[in-house]
Amino acid sequence: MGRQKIPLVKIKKESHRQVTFSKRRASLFKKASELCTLMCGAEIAIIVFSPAQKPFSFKHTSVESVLDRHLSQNNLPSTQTQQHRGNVAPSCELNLRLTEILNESEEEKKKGQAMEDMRKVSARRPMINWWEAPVEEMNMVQLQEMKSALES
Amino acid sequence: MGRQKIPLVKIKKESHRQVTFSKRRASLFKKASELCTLMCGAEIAIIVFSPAQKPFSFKHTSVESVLDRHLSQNNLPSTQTQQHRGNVAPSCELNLRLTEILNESEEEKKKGQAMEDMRKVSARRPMINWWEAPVEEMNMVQLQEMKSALES
DNA sequence: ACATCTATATATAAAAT
DNA sequence: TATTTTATATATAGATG
Repeated sequence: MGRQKIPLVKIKKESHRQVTFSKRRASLFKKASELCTLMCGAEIAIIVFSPAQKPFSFKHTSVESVLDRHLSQNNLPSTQTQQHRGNVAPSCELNLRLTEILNESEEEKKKGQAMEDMRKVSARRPMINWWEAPVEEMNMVQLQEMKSALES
Repeated sequence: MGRQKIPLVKIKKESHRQVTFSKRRASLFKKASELCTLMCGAEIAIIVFSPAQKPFSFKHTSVESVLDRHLSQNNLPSTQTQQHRGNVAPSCELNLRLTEILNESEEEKKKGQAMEDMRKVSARRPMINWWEAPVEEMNMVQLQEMKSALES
């Protein structure tokens, strides 16, 4: 692409990688935007976590995420791109919903590994605790208590 | 683009629109896949609802998501990236699912705030007993794993 | 860290299959 | 409806400011 074709492997040079990420993320969102407009009726949601764990999201023509807005309001390092600066966030609820849905997706995809993760963790700390009990043997009340405790 | 430039408005011709949608959706997913590979560490999730309400999703992980299983009849797993297509989208079930997710709005708001806080703190120490660590010191991945494990 | 420029690589609209 | 072809439109890697 461009001046030279690059192999589809990880870009090792840090600065180079950052530049490429920013450019391509913008293009990806643009493509999504075009697809929404062209198709009119297509719904697209995208969430991207950069290598540095910075969140970016797309919902139709918006390129702002609620997380990005949080970041810009809290004097965090000014390493954010232009699309984050000075955003007033008119569609707070919309972005929240986007984040929810995609977070849910992320969570769901890991459910298959969840049990294994639990066992790994408990193996490091062999004590008699509820998280060591097989989930299959827990009732709904216990599961809900577990969830509440963790989220607290 | 291509033989002729087309205006960024809704394509009225049904057949034409369908073709364009399929082509561009494939391209969008390809771009996302490249970004994942090139950046190595970037996490991307995309959800697309076609004009006919058919769901398509992209994720860079190899694990199939429960959400996709809800939405689709057929799944085509691959090693690195995944593209799912739902043959039949039971809108009733879909709406129930979305409602279920949206009901967690308050919860997600808190999580969004928590993630912002977490971003401030890098994972300075190995997480052995994650359930004892302050939420403020957990990063995004750790938080998601926590919640996933719980919900699973 | 960005924005711009430019040569090349891709994407893609329309047509053909 | 999907795939392939092909001429043109975009995307973008690398250089530069």
